Amino acid sequence: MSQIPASIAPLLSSIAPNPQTPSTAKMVMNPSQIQRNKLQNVPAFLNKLYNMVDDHTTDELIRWSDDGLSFIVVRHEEFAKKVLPRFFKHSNFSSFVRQLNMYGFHKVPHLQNGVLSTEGETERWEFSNPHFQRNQPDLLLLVTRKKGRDPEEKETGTIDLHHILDEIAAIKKHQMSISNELKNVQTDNQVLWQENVASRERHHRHQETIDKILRFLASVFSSDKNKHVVIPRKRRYLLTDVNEPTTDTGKKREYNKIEDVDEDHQDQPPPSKQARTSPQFDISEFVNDSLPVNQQPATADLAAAIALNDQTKKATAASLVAVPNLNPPNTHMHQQPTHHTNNNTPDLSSLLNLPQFQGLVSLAQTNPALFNQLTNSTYFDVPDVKQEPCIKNEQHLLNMPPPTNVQDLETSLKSLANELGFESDQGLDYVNMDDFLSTYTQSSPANTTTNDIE
Amino acid sequence: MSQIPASIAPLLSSIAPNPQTPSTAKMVMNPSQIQRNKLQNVPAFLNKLYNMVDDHTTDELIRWSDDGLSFIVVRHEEFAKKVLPRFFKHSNFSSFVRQLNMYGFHKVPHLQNGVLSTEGETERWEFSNPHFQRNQPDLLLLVTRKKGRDPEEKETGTIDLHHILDEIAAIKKHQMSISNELKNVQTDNQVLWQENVASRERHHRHQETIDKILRFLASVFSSDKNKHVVIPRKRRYLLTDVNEPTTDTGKKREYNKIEDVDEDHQDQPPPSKQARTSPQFDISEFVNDSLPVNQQPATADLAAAIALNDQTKKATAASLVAVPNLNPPNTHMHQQPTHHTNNNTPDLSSLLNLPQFQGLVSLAQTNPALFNQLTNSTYFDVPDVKQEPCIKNEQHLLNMPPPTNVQDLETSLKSLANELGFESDQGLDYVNMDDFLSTYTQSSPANTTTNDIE
Amino acid sequence: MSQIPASIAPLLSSIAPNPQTPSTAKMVMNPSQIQRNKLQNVPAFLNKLYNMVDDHTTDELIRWSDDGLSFIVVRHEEFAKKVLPRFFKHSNFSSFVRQLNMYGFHKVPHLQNGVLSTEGETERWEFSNPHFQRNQPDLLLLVTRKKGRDPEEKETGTIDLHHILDEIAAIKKHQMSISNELKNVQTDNQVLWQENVASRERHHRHQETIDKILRFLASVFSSDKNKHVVIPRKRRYLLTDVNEPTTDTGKKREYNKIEDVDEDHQDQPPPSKQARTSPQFDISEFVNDSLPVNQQPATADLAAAIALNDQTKKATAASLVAVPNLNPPNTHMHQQPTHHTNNNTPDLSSLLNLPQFQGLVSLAQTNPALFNQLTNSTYFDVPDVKQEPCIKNEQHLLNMPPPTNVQDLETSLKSLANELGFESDQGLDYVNMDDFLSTYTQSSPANTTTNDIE
DNA sequence: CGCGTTCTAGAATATTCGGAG
DNA sequence: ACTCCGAATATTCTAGAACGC
Repeated sequence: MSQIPASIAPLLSSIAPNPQTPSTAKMVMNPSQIQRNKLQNVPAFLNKLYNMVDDHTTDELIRWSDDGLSFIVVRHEEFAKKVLPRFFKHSNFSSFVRQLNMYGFHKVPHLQNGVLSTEGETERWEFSNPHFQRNQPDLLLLVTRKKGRDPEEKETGTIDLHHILDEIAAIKKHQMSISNELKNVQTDNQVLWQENVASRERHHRHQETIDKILRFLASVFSSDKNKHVVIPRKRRYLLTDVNEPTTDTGKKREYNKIEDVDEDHQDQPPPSKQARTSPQFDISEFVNDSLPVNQQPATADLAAAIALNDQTKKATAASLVAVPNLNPPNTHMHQQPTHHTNNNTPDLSSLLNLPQFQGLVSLAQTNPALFNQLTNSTYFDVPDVKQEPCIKNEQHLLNMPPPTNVQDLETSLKSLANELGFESDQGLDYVNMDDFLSTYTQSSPANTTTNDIE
Repeated sequence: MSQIPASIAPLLSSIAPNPQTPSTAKMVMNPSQIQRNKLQNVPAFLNKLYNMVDDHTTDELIRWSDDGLSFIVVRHEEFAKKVLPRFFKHSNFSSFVRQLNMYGFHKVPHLQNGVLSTEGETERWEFSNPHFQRNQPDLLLLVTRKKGRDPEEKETGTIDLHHILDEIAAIKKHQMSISNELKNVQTDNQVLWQENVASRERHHRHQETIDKILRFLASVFSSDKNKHVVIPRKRRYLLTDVNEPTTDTGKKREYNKIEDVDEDHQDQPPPSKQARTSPQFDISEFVNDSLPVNQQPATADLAAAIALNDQTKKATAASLVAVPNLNPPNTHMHQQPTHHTNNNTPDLSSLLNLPQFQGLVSLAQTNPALFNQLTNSTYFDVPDVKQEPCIKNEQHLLNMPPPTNVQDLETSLKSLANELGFESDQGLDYVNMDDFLSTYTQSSPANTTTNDIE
Repeated sequence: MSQIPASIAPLLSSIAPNPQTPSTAKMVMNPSQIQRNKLQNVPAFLNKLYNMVDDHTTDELIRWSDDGLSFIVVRHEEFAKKVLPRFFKHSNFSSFVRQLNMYGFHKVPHLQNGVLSTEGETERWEFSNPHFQRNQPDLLLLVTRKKGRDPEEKETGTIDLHHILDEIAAIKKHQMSISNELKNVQTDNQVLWQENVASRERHHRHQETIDKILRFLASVFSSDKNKHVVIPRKRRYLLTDVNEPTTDTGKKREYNKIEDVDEDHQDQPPPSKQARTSPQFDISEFVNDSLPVNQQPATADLAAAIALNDQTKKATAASLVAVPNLNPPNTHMHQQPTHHTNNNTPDLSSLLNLPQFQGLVSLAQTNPALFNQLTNSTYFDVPDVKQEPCIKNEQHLLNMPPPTNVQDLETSLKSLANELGFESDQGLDYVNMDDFLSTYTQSSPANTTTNDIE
């Protein structure tokens, strides 16, 4: 949530290591010391003004504005009587203002300036000078006192014409510059948009990968003896039978509510070990995208996670490579000034067609090096991968032989738990496991399918 | 006393019948009443000034001089604040003086004028006008306001006028176009900023999720019997002792290489269970302080990871959904064109008013559909979820019952390893496990430090 | 550390809670904030008018038209009494209209204009100015006040000259405004680039971490006794070792050297058990090509994942700190050689010198607490860490001793399963587990919809 | 000459009143 | 009758000018 660009942090750290000292230093400063702060070749007024504003002891009457680009005088009468004579040989606020104007300071108008019911804001006088800034006393050298105006009062005639033409030329030049800059910024912005979309997709894939990992882990560690990797629903029957036959009915009811698709199996007894190797463990069932997870054993989850992960990398690289192929519609560049056509229509559904991405094309064309740099797989492992391996591998998975002997699994699960560091007394918090599972199942459906549970 | 011409006498009589009340009368005076006191063909200022000076209730601040040829203002600040607004639309002494000068009044210099620190006398301002005298309001007709001087506007070149006008028109058109484009870019940029914030949060949550997964895995796979959360190195001793006393030597050598800190323990036999729970191996020692891993069983980690993961999706979607609700503060629009320009209000306190957010407002206003589309959770699973389940579930975890029997864990670890793919003959790389754990625990605390659990 | 512009953070924090109260932001605006909304070099009237129209709290009396091209005043008397004095020194609607006309506003005639006694419509006053538009305050620079006409109607020359000069002045103002806005956008863009680079790195590290997790999980869980989806090489060798103690030396060498080069040639391939690792199930086939999984034992994978994860967090923090060193891709803008040197040197290396960050300096000075709060590493755990532990730990891993005996693993698997919370007698809520799984799998794909596997 | 202080004026905008079209 | 403008005054901010140092 930090809002400060990283680039500034070091700077700032060096700026204000101890923010309190400047004020204290000034507090004890006597007039001679004040003079020591005087810059060479700077009019006394500016020096005095700077010190006066900078003096924290008089912040009640005169102080820097929050941004340090101007200073504020409140209760100018009191300021004139109490502060001014400490620096100048008068106590007239108007004289002070005259000097300010003489040095190019301007009063910062307030919105409440002309209000009828002038409350306390009329007390507030704010002046600014582009070169009068907090912590930048060196800029005072750029503040110059106004000289007498130019005595040559030529006739406004033809001279003005030339001046006008010059001004127009300068304006045109400036406008071209701005236009070019704007174009560049637009290009940058479009690339940034592209990046944002890619980042979202990357995040999404990561999200899914993590999901699958977690689902896999949940399946693995919540399964019972016979299904160590993952046991879809047979397991529960087994356990139900073994442990709590009484709750079986209740559970079944739940099943009815939750898993509408599996009613047929509900009343069936656990299919025994044979069922474990039943085709429901066939990865071919769940590799399909649309396949419900019930038919997705944990191993399938893991396999899918791997596949997805792999695919993610490909897609990540591919998305970047594919960017230049985007053909964003033309960019409504010159809007008519008077009409309001400027609202860009960045339709997300057709995000690829967004004008924001137009710049990528031009970028790839005008600056291929940069484009490559941007899209290059500097940050990604797999700059160029083929799709075949993935498919082929999925085929492998599909052809995976069903799990074999599962008998001793049941008998050895416990010992493994021991060995894995789940103390028998403390043990793995399998209860936690339960809770966590229920937690997960409670929260997860909360997102989309709340009614499913209720 | 009565030099007042008969023509105005009735007028004046109605002005100040009771010398004390005029001020109050004026305070409650409505515009129509004021108008009645106005002399015909006399500027309002002179009327007001005359009445103001003549008003005895304000003699403390403004009054006639002793000779009635001038008037005196004492404590001009108080006068400005209390008296001026009762007659004029302002309370600025300088504006009052400007009007005096405009009508030919001059300040009467004082002897103590140039004296420094003359306290009371600097408060005294005296103005005079030859036709502004006490009890002679008819003279006010002779007080005239100064007119602006006649500006001599010679003719100038009329030749290129048409051309200049054309150029100006073109420039204006171009400028409007640029301005609109700039606005679009600004809007885009603001959305990009939003995206950046969201992306950071997404990353952060992913980071935490992965952390928890890893911690869970570490806890599960590296712990020995007595330390279910994480037990670095005891376990290996166990295994070493039980299983392969022959390879013990070789292993010890390797330990020397790897774990330099633990050589002392190496040659020792497994310290038995008591030693296993010795605090030096307690994960709390090397896990970051802020990480109460002891209080976080492995399953809790996994559960938390799942919960966090779930929450991540919620938050991700929520953040995006919430975007349109943003109310960007007003856009302090115009930067100063001529001077000061580049300092774009870097004031952090008013950062909310940055123009960067202007575009979001306009975007939301001008094209709400697009805005929603942009901010909609196209890429995120859970557009709308509640937070309660997660918290509640974590509570479940905290209340989870203590672990139970752990006896045969030691004997069954190996078999589980087998089933999990670590053949008994091959063996799980529990030594690796240990190292990895130490690695993780050493490095992890450095990273996550405080915010890990938060 | 975070680079999120300060402008957003408070916004974000205040966003979600009450999304409906956009107007409240202005309601709570304090005078200083109001003042900030004022545009420089724009007549006070235009500023006030814009803010007045834009103020949603007074939409009942004055507001923008639907298209934002004009503004509407209803119940002008009430408006004059209640709204006008908040901005001007009067409460006369006619004075307000006079100013509008002075600035080129025109009343928009209504259809019911000529109708008699149309009650409601006479209350409705609508004014428009081509350069007075909603959300385009910069256009106010083009709104010029009418000058007093030159009484001497000489040839059109002089008149036009004045007009031309005025127009040029307005154009220059507008140009400066646009230029400044552009500068701000460019600065933002640069920071966004920074963010993008950082985001890419973050994603990349997450990618690798997930890769390693998956590889580890694949190694551990995908093999059953006889079918190893993946058998990291060490483990195989171990098995070899167990079976063939003679190869002990070879193993040690390998460990010492680390498996980079891989040794597949080095020593004898695992003789007998090699069959178990049937190539078709070798995860190395479908795991990404570029990932030499064979050379990365599962435990090493996990360890590396952890290390990488740890490193990720460091790098994430570091990358942000290192931001100023980044060389943003873009910039490549056309600098104008002759003038306009203000075109920001978009070089990020000099980002610190940008005037935009000037305020941060003052912030750090004036309000260090706030600054720290803003810059604090809310999102990153490890602001400052050393790299050594990670590297050192990896060294540990490389040198880690070979695994030891794995005999009883098989026999203890069951018990571990028990301990893992899958006690048959304890009755883990396997039903929940199943439900949760099905729920999860059912709901999860629903969210991600099609992109889930693709 | 340049700077500081004081008093006054210029210039632009703001407000009011009245009237032209 | 409605809209807009001219003109005078009012208010604000800035500059000129005189004088002393």
